[in-house]
Amino acid sequence: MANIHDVARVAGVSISTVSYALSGKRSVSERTRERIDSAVRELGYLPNAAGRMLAGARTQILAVTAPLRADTYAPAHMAFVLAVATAARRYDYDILLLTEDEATSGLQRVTSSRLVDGIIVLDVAIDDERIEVIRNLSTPSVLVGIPGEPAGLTCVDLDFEAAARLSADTLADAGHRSVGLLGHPAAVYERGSNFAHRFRSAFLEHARARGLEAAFAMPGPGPAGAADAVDTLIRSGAGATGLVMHCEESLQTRALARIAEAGLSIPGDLSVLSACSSFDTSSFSPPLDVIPLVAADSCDSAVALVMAALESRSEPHVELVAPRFTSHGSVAPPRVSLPPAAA
Amino acid sequence: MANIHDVARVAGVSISTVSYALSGKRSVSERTRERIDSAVRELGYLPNAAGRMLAGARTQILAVTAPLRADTYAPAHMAFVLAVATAARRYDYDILLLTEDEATSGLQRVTSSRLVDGIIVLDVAIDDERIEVIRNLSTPSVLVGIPGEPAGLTCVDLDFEAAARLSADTLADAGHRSVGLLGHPAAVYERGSNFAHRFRSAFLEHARARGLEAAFAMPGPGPAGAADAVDTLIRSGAGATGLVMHCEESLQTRALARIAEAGLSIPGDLSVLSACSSFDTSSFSPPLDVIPLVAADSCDSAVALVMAALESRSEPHVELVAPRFTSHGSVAPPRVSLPPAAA
DNA sequence: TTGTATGCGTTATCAA
DNA sequence: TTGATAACGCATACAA
Repeated sequence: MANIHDVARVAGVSISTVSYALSGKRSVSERTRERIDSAVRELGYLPNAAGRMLAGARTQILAVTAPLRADTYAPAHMAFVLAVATAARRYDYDILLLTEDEATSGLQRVTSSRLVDGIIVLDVAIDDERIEVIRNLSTPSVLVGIPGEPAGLTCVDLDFEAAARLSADTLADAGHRSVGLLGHPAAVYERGSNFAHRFRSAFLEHARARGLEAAFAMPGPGPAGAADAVDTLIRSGAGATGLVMHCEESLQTRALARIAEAGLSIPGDLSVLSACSSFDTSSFSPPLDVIPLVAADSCDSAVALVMAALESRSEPHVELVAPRFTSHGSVAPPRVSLPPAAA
Repeated sequence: MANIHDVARVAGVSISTVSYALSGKRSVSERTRERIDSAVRELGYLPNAAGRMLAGARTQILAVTAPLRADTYAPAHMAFVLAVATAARRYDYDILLLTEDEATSGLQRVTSSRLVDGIIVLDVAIDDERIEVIRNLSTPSVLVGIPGEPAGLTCVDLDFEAAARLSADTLADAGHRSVGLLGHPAAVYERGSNFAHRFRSAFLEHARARGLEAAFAMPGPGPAGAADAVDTLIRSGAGATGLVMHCEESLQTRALARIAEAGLSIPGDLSVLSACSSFDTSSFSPPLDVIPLVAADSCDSAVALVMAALESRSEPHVELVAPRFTSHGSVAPPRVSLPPAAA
């Protein structure tokens, strides 16, 4: 494998000139640069990674820690990892994937050995064991997701509260007076990735602030869980004419099946909106309006923040990604526009 | 961050003694070793990765290339990546994850820059574009999966043909005379990861060699595809009393739903076996007997082969992982044991 | 059993 | 505009 000496020899210059020509950190005459470029091509030269790390004090590698929990939705999980990898490549960075059983020790290891320049922490839980480690590290780190106590950390996440408000607004603006939220299974709220809480509170609060009747239900365990929850919501209070689903794909699919089974048409009898979904709701039947959770949005931002931290010291903060609404025709005005409850 | 000089100073020895004490490549007196160990602990010393790579000519990093195709089953995909990572850690290796849009160029890059010592190629397709690159690389590589032309390559995979035979044998041994194979959607056979072909041919051939009537059906597109295929198999010929499913989880789930819908009990009316499945069939209803596709089996083997290639030159070859059958009670003798077709 | 010294391939400082 | 050279941190051949 050719090294910088070979290139220098072929181009008839010194190795420092080659280095500078390639890094662009010093001006090099046109003629010299051309000779170097052609030598590089001729030899198929690519700088040796180890040499570069050692001298440059940059490894061009980012660690990604992404635990695969029992209830992790694999497609989304993978999408986030890949989104980080793709974003990292734009800065000429590669990613080193840490496994769950090495969550904390792996972080210690790759940072102490200076294998990585920065860390992206995916799928952050409220009481995540990785957080304390991260806090005590001098290696720039960014969390995708917000832990219980984000002080001193840099975090990126979808603005779940804004998404919740946007959901409520979308239904309210369409004329609905009673809406339901189909949430995650109870376990999610208990073990707690805090996004579930944030969404629920903001949704109920904002819906009520807009004068809507708002109900919440969690799918119980078992195959009928989602169906039962849907029934509850549709029959609760004034009977929801708008439904927001903030849960996994399989649950949303089951909910839709229940709705069809009940003979309700979408959006004729019921308007449905899928919130913070990391899957493709446009291929559902019917296609669902959605406020998507775009892996690339959060991950691009996370990687950019690590890069910023690498160049200067950027202050720890929480960066929220604005939600976007995409219509596929599953939200419409309610068939019968009821007068306000008690007015 | 402490370096080897710091450790040497604190322990009162030379850096080479520290290096040898840690690598174990030279004997070190008990007393000296203890002093070094305590200095290491005191300073929290971990060898600098770049320094080690440069001097040792080993990066302790493996590249993993795992394209996420449109029809990739994400949970299995992720399971394989993690299995490689876990296996690699046992050899003190980390993994660098290459993205699909960098499939070939990424391989060139990480090998030319000597960033990785070896490569694990996951989800190999028959006409995989990565294969030609791999062939021209001097970096040890192992494919998990078998391409159309494996000559000159080292590959690891489940022995799909043995799995197919084991499937047929299991049903034949239970007394079934007519069996059906629910395969993958047609697209899989066309685009061709060749495992699907291998399984189908071996299954049909072996079943017939054992005197069974054997039918094959592919699920068509759309939600009813799997159900229709199941119907076809159950009604074909003598009517299959044993069903082998070699397809994705969602298709198997739908097939089971269809079977229940038809009022058939498992294994009373129909014996069912899930073949080469990377998901948990014990939580299906009913739990399904399975010949699992264990990511760890293939990946452990793949990593071990890369390590072997790193130490000596091991010859390219195909290594087949033996299939294993796990019973969950979904295969039983047929209710009515028909006499052999024409005997 | 231990120490000295060289080289790995690059970046960056200091000279020219 | 370019060149010589000193780090960077470690592994290992060679000495003792």
